[in-house]
Amino acid sequence: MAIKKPLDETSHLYLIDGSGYIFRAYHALPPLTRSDGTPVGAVQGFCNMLWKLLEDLKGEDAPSHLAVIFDHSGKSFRNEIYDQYKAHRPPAPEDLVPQFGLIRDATRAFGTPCIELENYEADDIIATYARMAEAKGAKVTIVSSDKDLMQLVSDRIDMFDAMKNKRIEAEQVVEKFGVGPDRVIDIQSLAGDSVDNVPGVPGIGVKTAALLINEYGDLDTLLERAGEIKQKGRREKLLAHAEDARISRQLVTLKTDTPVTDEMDEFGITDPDAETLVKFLKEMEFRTFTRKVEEALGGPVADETGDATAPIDRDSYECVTTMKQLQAWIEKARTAGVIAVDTETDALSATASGLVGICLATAPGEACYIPLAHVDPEGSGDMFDTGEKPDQIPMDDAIAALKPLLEDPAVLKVGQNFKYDLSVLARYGIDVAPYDDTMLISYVMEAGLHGHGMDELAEIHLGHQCIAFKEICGTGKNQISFDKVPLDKATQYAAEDADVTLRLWEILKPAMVSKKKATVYETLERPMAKVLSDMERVGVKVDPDQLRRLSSDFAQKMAAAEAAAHEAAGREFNVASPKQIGEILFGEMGLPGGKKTKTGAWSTDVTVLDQLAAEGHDLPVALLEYRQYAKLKSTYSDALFDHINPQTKRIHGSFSLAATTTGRLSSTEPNLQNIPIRTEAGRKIREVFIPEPGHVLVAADYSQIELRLLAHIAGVESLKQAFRDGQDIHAMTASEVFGVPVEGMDPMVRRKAKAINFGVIYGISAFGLANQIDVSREEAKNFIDAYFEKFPGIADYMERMKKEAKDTGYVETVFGRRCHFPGIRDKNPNMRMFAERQAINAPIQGSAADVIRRAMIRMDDALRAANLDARMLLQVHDELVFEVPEDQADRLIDLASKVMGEACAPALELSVPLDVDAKAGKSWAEAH
DNA sequence: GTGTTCACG
DNA sequence: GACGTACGTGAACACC
Repeated sequence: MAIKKPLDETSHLYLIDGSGYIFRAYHALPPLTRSDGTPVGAVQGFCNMLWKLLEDLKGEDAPSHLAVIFDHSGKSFRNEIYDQYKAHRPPAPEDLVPQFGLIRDATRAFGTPCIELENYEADDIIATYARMAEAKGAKVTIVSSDKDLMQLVSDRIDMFDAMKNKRIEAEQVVEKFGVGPDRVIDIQSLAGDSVDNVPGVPGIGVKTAALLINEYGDLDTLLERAGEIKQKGRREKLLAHAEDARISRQLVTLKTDTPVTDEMDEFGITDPDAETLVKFLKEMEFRTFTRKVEEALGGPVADETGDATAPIDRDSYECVTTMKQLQAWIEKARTAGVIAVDTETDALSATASGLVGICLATAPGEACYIPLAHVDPEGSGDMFDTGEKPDQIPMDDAIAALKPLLEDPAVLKVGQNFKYDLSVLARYGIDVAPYDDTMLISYVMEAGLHGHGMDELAEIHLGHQCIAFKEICGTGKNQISFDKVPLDKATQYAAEDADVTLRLWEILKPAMVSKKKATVYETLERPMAKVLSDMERVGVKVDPDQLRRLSSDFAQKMAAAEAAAHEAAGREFNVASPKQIGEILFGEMGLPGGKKTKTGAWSTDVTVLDQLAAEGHDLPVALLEYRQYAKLKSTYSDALFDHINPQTKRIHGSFSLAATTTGRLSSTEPNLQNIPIRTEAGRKIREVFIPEPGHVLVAADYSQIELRLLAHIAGVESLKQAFRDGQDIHAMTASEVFGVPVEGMDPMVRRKAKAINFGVIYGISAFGLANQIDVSREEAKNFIDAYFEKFPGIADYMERMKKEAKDTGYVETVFGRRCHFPGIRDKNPNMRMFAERQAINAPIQGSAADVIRRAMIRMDDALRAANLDARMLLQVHDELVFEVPEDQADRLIDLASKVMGEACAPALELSVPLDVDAKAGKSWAEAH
């Protein structure tokens, strides 16, 4: 044990308010759990703060002595003075409780004294030591932002807010209380504190208290001369509550003579013992932080290969260019039983790119790259190119050798976003199985907390920065495809991906098992990679001639609308520029528009232009017309044409499995989930989606799936019954809420009820509903109240989700999918309310997403068993689109409806039926 | 790169 | 008492 330095006038003592810090860290930081489920978010926040403090303060303000002070659990002497003290405090959140002990362990692991005292609060102990050190002539810094400690500030004592990184001295105290530190107690005695339940004098806040104290000097004088106060209210309040003020003073005055036993000399600072600290941090699974500490303290840095957290060495990877080498790796892979696989291609598209190379990793740090289609890096690819290629194994030989391994049921293949590799390898005749996907494992544990791309996961879990793709291939128009990358560089980049993937799997897979998310992963995520890979490779047929005709038709209509707009405006301008439109409408024409966007620009969206059009103006009509056709042309007719694959003549979009917070899929390049349908002109786009000759398209969609799930989850008996009876649910809602009969109902009334039903799913607010159906906010409020009354269970459901999200940071779907909302603890109330609405919506939207995933996963087998030659083409959240020979359409409709309707069984028995509407047609429009 | 708008569920 | 507010996506375009 190092000899500690006695505390004297040259010393600088740091006293850390451990308890205060715990609560702030807990509320400010996203929830984080160790792989065994123990919550450790606040522990990490605490360790970071302590470490940063020790690192940052190595300069002139460096602590010579340091201790962390905690509240002792249970009551303190203040409860004897006033039994209501801190009586309103809710108990500590469930996931914070186990962290109290861990944070004390952390303090000790840092080699720092950890102090608490029965019957006293941390503040009293801090006050005692601070005054003791001050008396010895030392400097003191109290690390806390608690205003109750500000009474201690003096020439030699200051405070430091570690989260805001801000010093608090006398000047900041005056800012806060309007008086110097010596009078802070008087202010608090008068103003009280609702959080600690210190009564004070009712009606007097900090501002008034400061005014009074500055006038009368101190609390005793003020209370003696209270009768002289001119304002009647204040005078009477003070006279009536003088005793409360005196009790409050006893409560807020910190004790400076607590019977502390630890000597300050023992607080002398020493470097933490690397071994102890690293051991603790590893137990907490703070990987990035552990490495940082290891490097700084020069402790035992793990370097054995085989350890997922060992440093990554890009130069250790092997470039495989002979069959002999390849055979050796295949042998090694079979022995390992689990390997990471990554494919490199000459383009981004999984459905249109050529295979360039394959990487394998058999253990952390043991990876190879097998180049297959690299070309001469210097070659320009033009007619002068010599066509000289680097030595590599012929594609066919490599594929033939790898196929048995990649299809071997005894060897688990691990990938990152493996749907991509499945697609590429499938086009070379390899049906990879079994497999795991680190992206999807991460997604089931952490959806909503961060992205799940490899670079991000490597940074989070391994503290490692992967080589960026653009470092290898460049960016913009100078970008080269991967087959032109020299083999040495390609090996470093590509094999690193496989290495990282395998390491991530070693960390994430056990973590997922202890978090009990393996079932969600195995039943809702992993199988989807293959389902979607198959679907994307099939693609969907469009009529290219019809698309061309539509584009030119839209172009004509745009030109006409543009001319009309210029005519109406009286001059030429860019009709596509919202900025210029705003200037003309609300500047030059001086129309009353009102709405501004959040950046302060005039809003010119469809609601604004519709309003102006309804008032009889011509320009907004022309603009709306222009916008409609511009949208259809650029986003749909032109873009879809460009996405036709020249080989297959079909469009192969990509569906993302881990992009949303709720478990829905998303669709890109092109987005096939937002093809128009609501307007007549838009439907023309849907007519372009067609089947092969002799086939039809079948569209099958769930009817009201989200409302049905809401009825089930919230347990709303009347709603459930209505669904069982096959009623028109919006009409039924209207009848209940507005008290009108279903027979002969005004369509407007039904429309309003429909809006309420949707609103409920979205986390309704009176303002939002009022906006949607154009009624006053009061009226909207009445509708909502009536709704809650008629359907008991809904309001309760909403409260439950808000609470669950607040307590745990997440909510779950009926199948156990977890959706996280870090914003639920944001200090900004708007962010919080936003997160609350998300938490209300997510279990409904997410459960619906789970249901259709289950149906999709079963569909392939069901089609085969029924001998149907149908292929699944698209998913649009509550709808599946198939292509099937004409004469099998009816059978497909029956089968798809059955699989979709029974998708919950046997895992879950839903208390409402899931109805499916399915129809066949010669285009997607017709199949609706 | 950000903001606005608009297509879908 | 004021504040800002329906949920989830992706793509195109203007503008910096």
